Amino acid sequence: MGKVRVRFAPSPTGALHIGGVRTCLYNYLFAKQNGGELIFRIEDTDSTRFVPGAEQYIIESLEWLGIKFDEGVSYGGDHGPYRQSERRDIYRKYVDQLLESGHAYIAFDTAAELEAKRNEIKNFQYDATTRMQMRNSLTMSAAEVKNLIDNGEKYVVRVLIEPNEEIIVHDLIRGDVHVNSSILDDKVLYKSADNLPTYHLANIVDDHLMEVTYVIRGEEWLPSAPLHVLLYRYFGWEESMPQFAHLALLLKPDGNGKLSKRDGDRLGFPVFPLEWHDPKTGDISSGYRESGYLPEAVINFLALLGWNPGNDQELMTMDDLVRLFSLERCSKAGAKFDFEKGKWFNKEYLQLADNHRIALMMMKDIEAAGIHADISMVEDVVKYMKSRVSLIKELWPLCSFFWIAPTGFDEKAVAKRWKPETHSMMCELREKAAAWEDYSDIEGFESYMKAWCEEKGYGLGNVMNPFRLMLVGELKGPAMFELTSILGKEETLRRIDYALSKLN
RNA sequence: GGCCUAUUCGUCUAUCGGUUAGGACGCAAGAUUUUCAUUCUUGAAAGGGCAGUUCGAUUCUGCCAUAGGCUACCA
Repeated sequence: MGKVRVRFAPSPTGALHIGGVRTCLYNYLFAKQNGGELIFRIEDTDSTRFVPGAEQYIIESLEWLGIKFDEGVSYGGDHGPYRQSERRDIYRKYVDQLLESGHAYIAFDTAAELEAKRNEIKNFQYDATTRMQMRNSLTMSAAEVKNLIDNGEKYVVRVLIEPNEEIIVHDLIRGDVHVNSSILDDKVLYKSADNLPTYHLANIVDDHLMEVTYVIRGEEWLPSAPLHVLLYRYFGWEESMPQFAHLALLLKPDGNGKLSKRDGDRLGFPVFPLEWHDPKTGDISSGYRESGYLPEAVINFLALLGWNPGNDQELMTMDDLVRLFSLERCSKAGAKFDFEKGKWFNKEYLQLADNHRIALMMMKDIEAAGIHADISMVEDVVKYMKSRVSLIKELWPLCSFFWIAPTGFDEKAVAKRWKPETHSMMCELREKAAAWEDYSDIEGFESYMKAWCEEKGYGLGNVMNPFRLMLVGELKGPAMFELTSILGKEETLRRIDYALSKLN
């Protein structure tokens, strides 16, 4: 057995769906684990569905997530070109091979004629039972066919499925799937209208030419896998046919059906890795990156949606996943997309992440609010506040008070914590605070203040809560002296003075 | 309608014939805490239904139900 070669082959019809990301991830993990290669191929044989920017979007998304290709579009390699629209000449040759060997034929039926047939015969299928009633090279003379083609008549090439053959698809996840060829139809392999093959033909030819050894793709392809097996057979490539693995689909969190772009908008979570601006509709769909997710969290979360290492381990790096992944442990049933769990993963990774990195990301939100912040201070804020959030974008609304001094005070908190004797206590506290120099000494300042409370017989709750209220405006924020260490002496005293002038 | 695939707590899942059916998310309660969060403890929560194989089925087989996919000159 040669080198393991797998491929991820999306169509550039829009943003890369999170389910597609997972398929790509599994391909990547499988390739890396086996010292193999991952190919990036663009399947753009349907020119009518092409969306500009989609290809670049897919590349950028996967780069953000840390999935690297060994060859393909924008990566290069010896098996190119990797865009199917650039492989026209290659396919034509194989279409002719099938035509010559009698495994395919030319059909002239128009869309209208086909439609009429479908109305006429219930469950009409273009196959052994019907093809002799149609306008094709099986029912017409060679001269007639040639004449039609010469006159520029549009035609398609259909595969000629031999009925009553037992086809077995060996699936690495599901075991053997048996299908009788009679239920298959004579699929269109090639259309003269644009001189392009359809998915089925292009897929088989490319996988063969690119020496793909494993096809790991979504379950939606399982029904056409028998056709693909047949095509390998008709081409005489059965010996080198890749092994198949069909992944269970990602389902909607609620209700029925597979996860779609709409669900994200409807339920309020991203289904795309990056924010996507649809060039046709102008719609903007949110992305994981812009929503404040860490790529490693998305990867970990996605990896576990339909696969598990066989034990209770849940937090895994890409390296762990490469080591642990196995197709045999992929689940056969579709997984509902659990957004809450995704958030939990992100929270976990946020705690593990380098504070400087998070600070850099948070800085964007701070600047968007028109604040000029010092990165080292942002880093400190992140250090003390990140345990309270799941998403990076939640940080700024929670922490804005570090940069924006309170101008009002939460009424409920005041009612509860600001008692008649509080004002004089806080005046005393102000003096103590003014007398202390090193605000960066968190423990020192804290024990100094606690000693004062004890000496005076003041309850900690009666001092700390009003203190916090003066500095923050409400009862939130990090530990009291972490807060003062970030604010610094000058700002702390300034806020106290302002509060004392407003509250009494 | 036809074909294919699947079916364990609300969700993601473990179990490869014998377990008090385990873990995680979420939820609830409690402890800790100067706020919030963290952390810790505890709790509620599952084998779709009916047959069969077997000493014994969540696990194997069949049927039914349900769910998902496919059924295009889309991928």
